[in-house]
Amino acid sequence: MVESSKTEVHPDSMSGPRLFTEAQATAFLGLIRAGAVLERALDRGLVDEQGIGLHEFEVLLFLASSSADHRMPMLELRRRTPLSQSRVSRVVSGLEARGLVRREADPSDSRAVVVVLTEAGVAAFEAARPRHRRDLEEHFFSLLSEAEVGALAAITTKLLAAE
Amino acid sequence: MVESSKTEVHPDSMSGPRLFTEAQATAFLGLIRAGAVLERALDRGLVDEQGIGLHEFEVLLFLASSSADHRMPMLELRRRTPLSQSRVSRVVSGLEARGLVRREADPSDSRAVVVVLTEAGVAAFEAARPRHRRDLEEHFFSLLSEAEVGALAAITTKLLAAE
DNA sequence: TTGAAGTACATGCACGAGCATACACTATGT
DNA sequence: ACATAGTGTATGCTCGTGCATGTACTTCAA
Repeated sequence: MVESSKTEVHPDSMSGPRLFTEAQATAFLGLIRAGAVLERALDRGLVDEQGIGLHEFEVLLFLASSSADHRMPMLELRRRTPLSQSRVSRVVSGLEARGLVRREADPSDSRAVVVVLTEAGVAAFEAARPRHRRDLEEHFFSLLSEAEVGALAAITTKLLAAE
Repeated sequence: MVESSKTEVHPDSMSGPRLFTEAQATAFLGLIRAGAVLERALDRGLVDEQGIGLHEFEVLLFLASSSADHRMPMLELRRRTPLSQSRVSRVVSGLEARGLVRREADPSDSRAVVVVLTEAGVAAFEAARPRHRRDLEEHFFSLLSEAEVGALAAITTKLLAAE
């Protein structure tokens, strides 16, 4: 979208009270679109570099960076991730099918599953990381000043805290 | 995500050069997640209020606000929207099936289609608009100051301009 | 102990979305 | 004029996702 009218959005259809200003519309539309564009760029980069999707990469990242033994309960993966329960389950299944991860039983609770990063998983993660970093730099950090990055962090934190 | 480590993200897995700072990670993760959360909130609101998805609503919005005769070529809908060509086609098909819109042939180019808002379409749009406005207020504008909205508009404009 | 409620995870189902393609038409070069 | 390339739309296919549900297990109350 990103309208180009003077001060108001879709002025022709105004029949009730004022709608949003152009800056307001640019802000919320921009948030949605810029987020989607960035996510897509990162995902595509990983997929055609390593055949690993962004969600899968994030799971590998959490496992690799959590504890020294590279393991984490499913439940915690779900909490630290924006993924739904069914999605975590399926992402883990996909990673497991490729041998990058394995499921283990939690001895203290037979319902729970802990996900463990395998050697191959570590390798895949390390192999994918430079590309992820590069894409992030290209599609995000190189486009913004430090102050802008800080402002964005503050703004999105506020928005997400309200959920 | 939104890590809670001191200054760096996933410090345990550091084997190469430094990764991003926490503020940096918060910014790009926040952008992706806040955008997705907002989009989802707006979509859900419209769906369970009027049975109209956000994409459909946006198409109605463009048609209602473009020209006085409430019509627009498909091609232009595609350009003004973040939707892919096939998605525009299918969204229009969906709206058409519900009588909110109809397709007309472009006399100057028989390949092209112009989409026209029907009476029912205007009504549906007007009926959905208050809810959209309310959700936007609740999930976005009420959470941010004017300065923040402006900053976000500037930042996302920069990011999207680079695509 | 036993039954009811709650929790962790997996999965069937339906749907939305992208990609590739098909089709119809238009523009262009010879 | 004709063949070739290009453009505007529609649609088949496949896949990712959410929702609802199923299953196994745990917790809690009586």
